[in-house]
Amino acid sequence: MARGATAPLYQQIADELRTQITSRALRAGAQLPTELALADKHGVTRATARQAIGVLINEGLVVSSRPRGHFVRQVDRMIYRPQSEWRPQPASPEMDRFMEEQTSLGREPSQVIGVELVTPPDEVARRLDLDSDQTAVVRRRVRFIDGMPFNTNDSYYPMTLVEGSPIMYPADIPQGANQVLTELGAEQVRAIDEIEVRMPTPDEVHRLDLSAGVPVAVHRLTGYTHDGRPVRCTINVLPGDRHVILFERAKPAPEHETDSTTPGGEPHRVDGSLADRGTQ
Amino acid sequence: MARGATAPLYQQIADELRTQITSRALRAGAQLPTELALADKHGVTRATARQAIGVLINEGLVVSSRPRGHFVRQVDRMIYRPQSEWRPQPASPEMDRFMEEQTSLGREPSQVIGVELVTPPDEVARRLDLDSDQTAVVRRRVRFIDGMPFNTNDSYYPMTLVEGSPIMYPADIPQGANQVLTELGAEQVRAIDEIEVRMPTPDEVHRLDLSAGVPVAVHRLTGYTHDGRPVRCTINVLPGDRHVILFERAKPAPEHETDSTTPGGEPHRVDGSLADRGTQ
DNA sequence: CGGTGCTCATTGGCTAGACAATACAGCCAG
DNA sequence: CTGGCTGTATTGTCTAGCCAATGAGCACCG
Repeated sequence: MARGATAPLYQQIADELRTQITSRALRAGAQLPTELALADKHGVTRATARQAIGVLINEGLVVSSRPRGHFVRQVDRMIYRPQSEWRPQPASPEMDRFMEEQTSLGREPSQVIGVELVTPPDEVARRLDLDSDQTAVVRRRVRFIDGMPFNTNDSYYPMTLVEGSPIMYPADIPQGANQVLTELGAEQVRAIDEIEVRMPTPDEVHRLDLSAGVPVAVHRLTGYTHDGRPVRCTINVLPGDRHVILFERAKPAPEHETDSTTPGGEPHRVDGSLADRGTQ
Repeated sequence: MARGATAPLYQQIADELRTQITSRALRAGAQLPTELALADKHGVTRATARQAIGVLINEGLVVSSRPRGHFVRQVDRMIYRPQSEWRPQPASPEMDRFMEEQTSLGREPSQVIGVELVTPPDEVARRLDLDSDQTAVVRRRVRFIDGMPFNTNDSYYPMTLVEGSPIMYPADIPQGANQVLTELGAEQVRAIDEIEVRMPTPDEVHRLDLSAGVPVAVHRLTGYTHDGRPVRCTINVLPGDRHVILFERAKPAPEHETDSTTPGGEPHRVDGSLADRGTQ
């Protein structure tokens, strides 16, 4: 495997730089050698040095700031906890160690970009059990932290359900959308979370101000009433360099006590009709 | 925004191809025009056409197979369900629609690569509450499906806990590791799942046979006993193009009934000591 | 003291061309 | 019909060099 001698030059250069980065010889935020300096040092042209740096950029290790230079990316992730819709405070005491945050939280202008009436995209219609001609209300927002876009959050509700309720108006809902659903007689008591990982679309790159080498997690939440009726479908797009997704679980009350082997269990191939963005 | 006229040539070419892919004019598996054909068509050099294709490769839309050509990537994801360690069958009936799989499951050679005694990496030691000199047992495996590497799975256990148990031997554990822990008087009844998204390391690229433009999800599972003692820490690396992570949740029994606003809740900045791979 | 414009180092974009590596098809000999 | 060889199309790697765009510092001027 380690063919060393025959590895392409740009790989060798990239490897050397990567080692310096992972070993912290080059710290987060530090500047890399300029393309010309790299090229000189290794006796190659600037194009080859550029190719080496390109590798690191696509690995998400390096950002380039023209024309200042290339720099080691610094990431700090914030905790994203889907369960907080029901449990503002974690239930497990163990959770504490993950929450020792520098509580910079607070400021969260949670800018609701708008409310629209739409015929929902397929992936949403299927999850909400809507026919292709039924409309849905979508509340789109982009959340910011310190003025930086942080994630996007599109919540779809069946139009027939939320008609006339505060959900239809682009104002903040102080008591929360869940409370509104409860008052409408459609309390959300169960939810299914799907998390998918991929590179962002150009649109997402633009809306979230992503740089190269940053993947996103797509978190799809479908909420159900007690009798299994879907009442909302939320699609969150979370930049990978800004989030850690956190769940806490407890072993369910013993019914039949069937212990399985390992987490992850048997993989099931996803039904094509639900495997969205099949080729992207 | 639509600067049109001044967008770089390689971007224009990439945009055109991307449109063809997302609109399914170019289906999954279809071959793209050759670099030379693209260059001729747009009146640019091969280098520029190459750059355009490079964009799509890093977006995960295209794979290249030398010297046959470039092709539209096809993805099909399998369901990965951390909760299956306790619930082989989903509890929510709603889950059914996500599980209509072509049940290709079965074959899962679950190849245990080995069992080692190690001083665990920092990220694991912290989660297992081990001092830096204490050792842990790690069971490393790479799971395959249809001969293709599918994900990696490294489970760490405190050495003092599992000494002498079947966990220390590189054979399959028919009853499951959880059962062994229970017999050792350390039943895992709670767990915390962390999911982080990033580009793979070169090592992961190699072990999982990843191609460019495929991010990974890192799933860290920490299991606790009834009295809050950590008994295992599992690190799963899941290629983004092969997995959908699925959770099901129910609203907890009402204690104080505090409804929050939106899923995701307030972001908390992650404590530096737990924000692993800070600069990578 | 403050603003205004210049210079410059550095990255971005692109051309032109050379040679290497390799899967695949097609041909030829047995 | 089979096995091996060869040619070819296509992508991978690299050189050499050009001009454009731009943030930052600096000099100059009001």
